[in-house]
Amino acid sequence: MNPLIEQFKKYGYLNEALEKAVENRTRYFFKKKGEHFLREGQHLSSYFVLRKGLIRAYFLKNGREMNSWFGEENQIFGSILPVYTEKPSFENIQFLEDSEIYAISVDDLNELYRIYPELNLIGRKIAEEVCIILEERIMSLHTESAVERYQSLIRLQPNLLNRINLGHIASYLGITQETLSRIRR
Amino acid sequence: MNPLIEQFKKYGYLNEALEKAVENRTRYFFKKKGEHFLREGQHLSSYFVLRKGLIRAYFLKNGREMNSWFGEENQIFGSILPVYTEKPSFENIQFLEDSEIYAISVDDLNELYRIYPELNLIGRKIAEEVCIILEERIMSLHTESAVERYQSLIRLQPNLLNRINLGHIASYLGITQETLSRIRR
DNA sequence: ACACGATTTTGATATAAGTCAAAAAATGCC
DNA sequence: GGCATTTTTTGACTTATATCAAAATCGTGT
Repeated sequence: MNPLIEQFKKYGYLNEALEKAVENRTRYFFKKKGEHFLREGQHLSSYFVLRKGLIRAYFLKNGREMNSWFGEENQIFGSILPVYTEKPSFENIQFLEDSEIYAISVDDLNELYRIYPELNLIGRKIAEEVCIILEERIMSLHTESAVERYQSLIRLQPNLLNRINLGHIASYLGITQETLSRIRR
Repeated sequence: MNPLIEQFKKYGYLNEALEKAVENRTRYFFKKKGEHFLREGQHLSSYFVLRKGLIRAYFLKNGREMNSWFGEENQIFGSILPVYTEKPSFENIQFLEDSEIYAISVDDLNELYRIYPELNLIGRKIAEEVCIILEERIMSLHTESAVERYQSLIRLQPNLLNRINLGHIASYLGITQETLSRIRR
């Protein structure tokens, strides 16, 4: 079954017509490790679900990559900036493993919101949930030391540590790889 | 005119019945400098607009107050956690000047979403806009040094600097007051 | 099992920011 | 206008993290 619809159903009811409409606009991609899904400046997709694989989002700061988040299977993701502002994303999204992904484009999503206003309930709840996740991240960056942020990560996404190399995790935590290596010891 | 309705109208259309319903559920408060609007553990209000005055949101970390944001006139605010999860907020909201505020409670808002589903369009857009603001804050905390964060603040909310003391701003930036004082020089 | 490249760790040193204490300046109040 | 309180600045020292360089370890393909 279409995993995007599955995710939507967690937030509210979809009638048959709406379900069909989402189905018709969903695109499936298979991507190899290292490939990009979204590059800075594009605004390809808005909501997507990873069926299999692992992704990271990063942006460039002084020519250096900084990871902003990691995504695992069956989470719903959005490139929020494109969804709302129609501006291109400043984020890049790259696959860290061979991945399967189901996505709906900004334009299609906006069309669905227009034709099926009841989808706004689901959209609202998703956006609110994203807010909470973002707030927690802000709290973490605002108040925690590098050591504490590492401990939070272990607590919240323990399996990431086995799938992602230290450099990526350090950049997510906002510290250098050397410092992270020392923290672990 | 009710400033909450004014704000809502920036995001979408409200028919007469809905407008009246919002009107009936809006509460007006006048609060003196130093008073609290929301204390950790409560979940009083969800959306509110400051008609006049200045507020700060803060939380406690190891017994120390950390400011998470400041709010000025005619911005719309939400205590997101209560809105979505019905869990109490971990934030405290305090007035830094004598203030006038218009608010709608979590329960009333949820009722409105149920009775007037078209309000979900507005709620979605507000939540999405909040997401963008939060993402920018994350970027700032993640990638910028104390000096850069201070410069960003000057650029984005220059008038705050005249209304709020250094200690509060330092805590917002995630640095000590002494460091901020040295940066300014 | 070996060799190659990628990843992680270690070491020495530099820099940014924190801490604590006190002085200086600004603000409010009678 | 002068006193008390709050806010801001300064100084000396400490701690956390960054930087650069090199060594050690791991993983994969042959």
